[in-house]
Amino acid sequence: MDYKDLADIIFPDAKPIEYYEEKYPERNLKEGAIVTRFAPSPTGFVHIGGLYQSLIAKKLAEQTEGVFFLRVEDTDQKREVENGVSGIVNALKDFEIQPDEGMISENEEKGKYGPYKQSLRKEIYQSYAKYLIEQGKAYPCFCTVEDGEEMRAKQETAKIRPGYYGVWAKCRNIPVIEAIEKIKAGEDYVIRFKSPGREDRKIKHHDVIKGNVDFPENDQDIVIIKADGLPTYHFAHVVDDHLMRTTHVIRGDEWLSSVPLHLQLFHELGFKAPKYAHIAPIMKNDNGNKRKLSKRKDAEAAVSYYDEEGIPAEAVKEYLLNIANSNFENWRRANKEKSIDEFELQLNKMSVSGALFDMIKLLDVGKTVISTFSAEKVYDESLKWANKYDKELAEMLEDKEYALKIFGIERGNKKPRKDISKWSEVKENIGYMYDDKFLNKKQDYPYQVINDKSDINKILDLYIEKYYNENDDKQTWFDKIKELAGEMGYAKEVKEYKANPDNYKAHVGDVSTVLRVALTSRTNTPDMYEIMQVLGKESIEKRFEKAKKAE
RNA sequence: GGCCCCGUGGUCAAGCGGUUAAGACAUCGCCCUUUCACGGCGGAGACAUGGGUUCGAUUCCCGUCGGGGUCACCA
Repeated sequence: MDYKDLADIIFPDAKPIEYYEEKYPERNLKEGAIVTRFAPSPTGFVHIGGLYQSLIAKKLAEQTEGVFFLRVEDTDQKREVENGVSGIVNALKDFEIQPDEGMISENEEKGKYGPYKQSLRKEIYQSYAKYLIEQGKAYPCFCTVEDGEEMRAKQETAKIRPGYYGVWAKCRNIPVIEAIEKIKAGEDYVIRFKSPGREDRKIKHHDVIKGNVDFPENDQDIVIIKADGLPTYHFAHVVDDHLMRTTHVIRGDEWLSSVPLHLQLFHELGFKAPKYAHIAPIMKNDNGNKRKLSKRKDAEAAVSYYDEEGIPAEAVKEYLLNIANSNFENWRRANKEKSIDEFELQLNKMSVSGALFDMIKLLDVGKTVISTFSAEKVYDESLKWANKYDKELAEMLEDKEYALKIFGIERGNKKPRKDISKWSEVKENIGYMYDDKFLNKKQDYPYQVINDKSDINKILDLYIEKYYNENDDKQTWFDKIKELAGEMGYAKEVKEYKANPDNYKAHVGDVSTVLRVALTSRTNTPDMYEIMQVLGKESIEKRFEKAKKAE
């Protein structure tokens, strides 16, 4: 009885690993092409950090003409969630970070290196586990979960390093014959890796992001195949990324400390290890402490949040790129028109430690991104958002022609207007432009300098009766307001007023403010000439009438 | 607690032995302007700390302090 017999009893039907090695050959890509992936668990929640990782992975693959694939890590059946895969696929689609290979819907995939869902790869893992057992590099362990807890408790009270290693690895030296008997007797077991490592030896690892990191060797006999026959993350990672011919493993830095284990696994399996790039997480300030963005505590941790808020995917991506490579901002300013696809991301420029998430900065990016959109695109995007989250806005947008006029105000100038940072602001932003809403609701009229009601009413009347002409160009239009100001005893020029404040009641700017407030009930608006053009004379008259009647 | 990583303005961050220590967001002031936004100009604001090494340390080494990660039949 030897290891071979043991292996055969445990995995009688497993194919030899040569079968898989042939089935998934080296990829034929150009020199330097990066093959990388996003490998989430389908927990029903897509974290912004996951999106961040995929963005980086996707860009790298694209830049090097490599491959970016999506692999679903569903080996923990307890955490399985209905439609978890679709959630991930759709999120990537929303952000245009589509994989070249891998899952493309809940149950469909594309690419030659699949299946891309780990639960479907059970027999592959078993083949490799069998291979290790045959070589005496893995063994069945009959310790129960309770045994494990007990061991851990002892180690804790003795204040020694916890884990299944050295003298604590009770099943490591069970003779083959005995192990076979136990299995035949129907005892439950898991498969553990027989680690050749020694804790007192160091290994050197060069991480593409973190740089040189030294670790003690791994000496833990970790579980590679669980009692349910599925692999643990560590084993699945090594087998999959070998078979899928991954060149770069880009993942969260919570994995950094398992690098010694992974490297050892690659080595014992006879595989070439990929390069690792461990990304620092996106953090949040919590009462002076930094912590990862939390699924439970922070709404902004969920990718869905940005959709709900109406923050454009482009803005989120640009912000994320900003965190990834801080030179992105300079590039963006120098290349305002270019697509972010043209920006060359560099892994070695990524920060080693986690950045605090900055919503204000994100919104600023959003503002800039939206300012570059055409009125048409602003319309389409806000309508799309409104249909999903704001019925009232959707109704307002029904008159597309009118909405387009509003969104067109000061848009497309060399210095475009930047007043929308997310779609959820649109309603507030354009609401006053709708007569049915504006006229039928009580409005406040926060007139500023000019406060005398009779003067105000006179300005409004005079303006309509004597000065306003829809066909005036902007210069003429403003000249007329100056005329009006003059007629009413206000300075025609602000400078003139400032020079001789005693000669006038106020100045043309204050008169403009009266018109603006009467028109919109706001002191701050985009260009009033354009607003009047959009509103039209009839609406202007009605609004003035309403203002005159207001208290 | 063991192991690993990190510590430049409020935030994101350049710089990596000699710099007036970039830039962006935020903030303040001014200018532009009929308002706001945009834009322009300017201000305030930082090398955690103590020892070394060095002619010279933000940059190199050690300690301290602070922060983060990790120690599962979860990923």
